[in-house]
Amino acid sequence: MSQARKKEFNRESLLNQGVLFFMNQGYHGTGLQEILDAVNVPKGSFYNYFSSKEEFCAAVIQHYIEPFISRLSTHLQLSDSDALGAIRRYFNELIVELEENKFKGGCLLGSLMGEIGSTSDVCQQSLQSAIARYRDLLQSGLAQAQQQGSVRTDKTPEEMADLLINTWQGALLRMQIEKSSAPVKQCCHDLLDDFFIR
Amino acid sequence: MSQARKKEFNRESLLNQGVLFFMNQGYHGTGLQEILDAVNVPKGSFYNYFSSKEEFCAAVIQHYIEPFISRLSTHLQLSDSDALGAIRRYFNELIVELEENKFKGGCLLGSLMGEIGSTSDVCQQSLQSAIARYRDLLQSGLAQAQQQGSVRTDKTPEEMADLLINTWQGALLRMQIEKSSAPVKQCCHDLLDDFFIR
DNA sequence: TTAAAAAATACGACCGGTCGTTTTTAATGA
DNA sequence: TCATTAAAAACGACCGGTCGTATTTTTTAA
Repeated sequence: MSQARKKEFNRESLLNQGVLFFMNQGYHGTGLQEILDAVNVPKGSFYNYFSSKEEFCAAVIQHYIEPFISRLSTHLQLSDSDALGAIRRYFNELIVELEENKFKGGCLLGSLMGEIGSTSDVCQQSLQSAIARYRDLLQSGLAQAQQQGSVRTDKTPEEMADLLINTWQGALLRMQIEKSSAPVKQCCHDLLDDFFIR
Repeated sequence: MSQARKKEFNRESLLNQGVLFFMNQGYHGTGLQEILDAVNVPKGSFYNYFSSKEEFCAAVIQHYIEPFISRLSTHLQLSDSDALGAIRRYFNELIVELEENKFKGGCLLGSLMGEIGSTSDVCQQSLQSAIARYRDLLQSGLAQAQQQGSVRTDKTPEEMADLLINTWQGALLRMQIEKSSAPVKQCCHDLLDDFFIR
């Protein structure tokens, strides 16, 4: 493998492992060595790929949100005549996976917001942009659903997208300590089957 | 000051500082030394008061929730003919304080749930009980509001209390990284002025 | 097309400092 | 005097980050 390809590969591996460790143990609870051992990358090399643990975490955040955005995007495109249904199916899919993972971890964004959202400027900005991108997509889906007549129009799509994201985050926190998917299920039901409905 | 009184005083001081530090820097982000320096308690003494950092954190959690419970309780008793109004005023009071604190910190429970909710059994149980006590109180207030005709009766008080707590937690996280009280204000408006209303 | 020189990257031992905890010593009160 | 408790000192482990060196790649010149 060429050096450039190896660098790319190592970077990607580090980001993937970073997601797992930061999600399960938090930022300060995770040592670089743990991540490095897991992907067999020497410590010296790490600082050729990333300038610091903090910058690395900011990159991990962006790496984490990508699949969620593309998955929600796919759902919306797949059933573009029923945006609300797409959103429902997307979240139900997430719930199934959370149950498979036995409620470990929750959401990286939520955990990091609470832990370092106020102390690390770099990560704070990364969190801001990650959530903004996610929110914008959700918002466009809700606007679509409004046009299709399935969602109430006396609230802005932005307001509802924010409310859904915030409630979802809170429900994920509850899920972790209750070890039950009830909070996230209730979140989806209350909002998507009731509050948002026309 | 007698030895027993001093012990009590030191314990209390440690708990108060623990709340502040854990809230601002998280569990793993806070060293015992920081807390000890802030209250001028020698490190060796700490282990006379608490058996470990983990147990200390569990105690901090209980110490943290107490004022919130008593304040909400006071509001409910103060205006027992308007439970919904009491809940509204309670949360508005919290929002004012959050703005005064420039959105630093958010909620200790939310932050710790994300950081150590899945890794520390002791703290997980403390978080569980703290939230359960808070939820029960909120639930009784909502039930009262139902009887007074101000809140819809086709949802259980428990379901609404959970939803309010979860959304509030999520909104607090958002508030921290957006540096704005908009999320928490919207949370209260959406639920207390709309979704919960009969 | 080679060989040598230069630049860039990979690497792991090592840095000072801090972590949570334990052990040992000093002080206290009965 | 003698338990009991407070506090100081010490513990090994680990933290994020650096540094000099070894290796690889790229550039240069013949």
